[in-house]
Amino acid sequence: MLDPKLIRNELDAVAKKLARRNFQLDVETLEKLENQRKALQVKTQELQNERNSRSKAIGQAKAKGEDIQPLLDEVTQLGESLKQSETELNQLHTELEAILLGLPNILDDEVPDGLDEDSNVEISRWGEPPEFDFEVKDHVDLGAPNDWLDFEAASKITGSRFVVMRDAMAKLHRALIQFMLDVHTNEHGYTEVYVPFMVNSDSLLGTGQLPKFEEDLFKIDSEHGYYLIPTAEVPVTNLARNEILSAKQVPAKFVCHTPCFRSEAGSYGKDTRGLIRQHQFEKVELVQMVRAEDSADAHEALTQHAETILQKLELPYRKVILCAGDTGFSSTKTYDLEVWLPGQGKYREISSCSNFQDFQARRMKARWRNPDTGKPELLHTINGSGLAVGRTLVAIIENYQQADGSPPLCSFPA
RNA sequence: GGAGAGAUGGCCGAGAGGCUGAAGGCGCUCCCCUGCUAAGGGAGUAUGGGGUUUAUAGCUCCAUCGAGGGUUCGAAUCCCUCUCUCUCCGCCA
Repeated sequence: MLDPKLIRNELDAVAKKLARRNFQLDVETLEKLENQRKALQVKTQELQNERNSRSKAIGQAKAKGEDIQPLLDEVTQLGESLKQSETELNQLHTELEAILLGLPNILDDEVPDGLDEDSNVEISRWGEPPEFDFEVKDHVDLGAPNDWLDFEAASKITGSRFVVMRDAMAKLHRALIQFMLDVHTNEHGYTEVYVPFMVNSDSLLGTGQLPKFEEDLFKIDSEHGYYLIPTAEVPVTNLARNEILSAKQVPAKFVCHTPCFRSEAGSYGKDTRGLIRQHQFEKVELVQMVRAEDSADAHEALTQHAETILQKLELPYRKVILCAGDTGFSSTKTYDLEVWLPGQGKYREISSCSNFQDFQARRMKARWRNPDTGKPELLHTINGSGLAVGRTLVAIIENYQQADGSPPLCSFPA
């Protein structure tokens, strides 16, 4: 959520910045509602003030044994107009809140212009795509022998966009998770957490998946109305929801392995083959909660931590900065790490590292207490995949494939 | 699944329609005293929002005692719904 004060005081500037995302802010409506809110809130609070002081007077008169009936008669009108005023104010607040929750974050100035991924800008490359002197296979073909990767079984059990892994493939998959967790906890100073894989709607509101992107989520059809998590970002970041962290708890750095569940609504026909786009996949997620002044550096560092995994696995990748149109709703600035996939002959996203600044923190009231002022301040949140495990698996078996068509399942140093 | 008990500030814990944003204690901060330490004395110590202000400070108002409704001139306190926690029984990994 954007700072309501910023919206009040610099509405046109905000509108101009949001326009970079191709988002059209309804300045007129917002201005009108805001003016109404202000007038109504002042009026309501005046009425509340009057009610409070009169009620107090009644209490004091009663305590002295005086006749309170005349005082009671005076306030009969008050209740009605106060109630009406409060109801109207509540409606206005709800309306304004709905608009505010639907506004995307303001982009960092460094984010390049552009409508879609074609305008993303490459920042760096690491490693060289391998040369093969035989015909390259993709991971689906490489995983077919011994039913290592069995998409048919999964579609029988559940449906499309699921997989069954067997034997060495399942082990390699598990080993990758372990490897990533170990690197981030041992070398990068993250604390491992284990969290629920289902969350309530407040949590999704906090990180920004709700209210706008409900169709991307799996909702559990039960009395609780829980959702399956689309990323560990949701439960982990929400650890700080409605909290005021002490100065020594900041920066908070968490690494968390979870399955992720995405409906992939709207991506029909996209990446239908293989592991690239599944309804269920494993991810090791990095989350940091830091002081405002530290978030830019922390974002760079976190991205580096994700890159370390690719480098240790010796997988060629490139780093891009997402353009305005491709940057996610809650993010001010996002780096994508794209790994080379020989099966596709191109770089594909394997990690997305974003700085949300105070956007999520404001939604979820995640704060820390600054000892210099003694006052709570909003945290800045940063997260990124470190890495998407399924896609890492794809990258390994494709980049390290052998001439005889076998994946390198025996050579991984797990 | 059945039966009970509970939810109050950083923590413990009073409060049972009015003078309670909330006693008391602990903790924490600052000051005083004591040559260190221990002990003692004093003051302060929730969060969010509005108005005023160029903005801060300040001043002032409003809201918040698990959440949401209701009763009342007035609700932490009474009523309803929900959530969560704990205890016992059953079941289960």
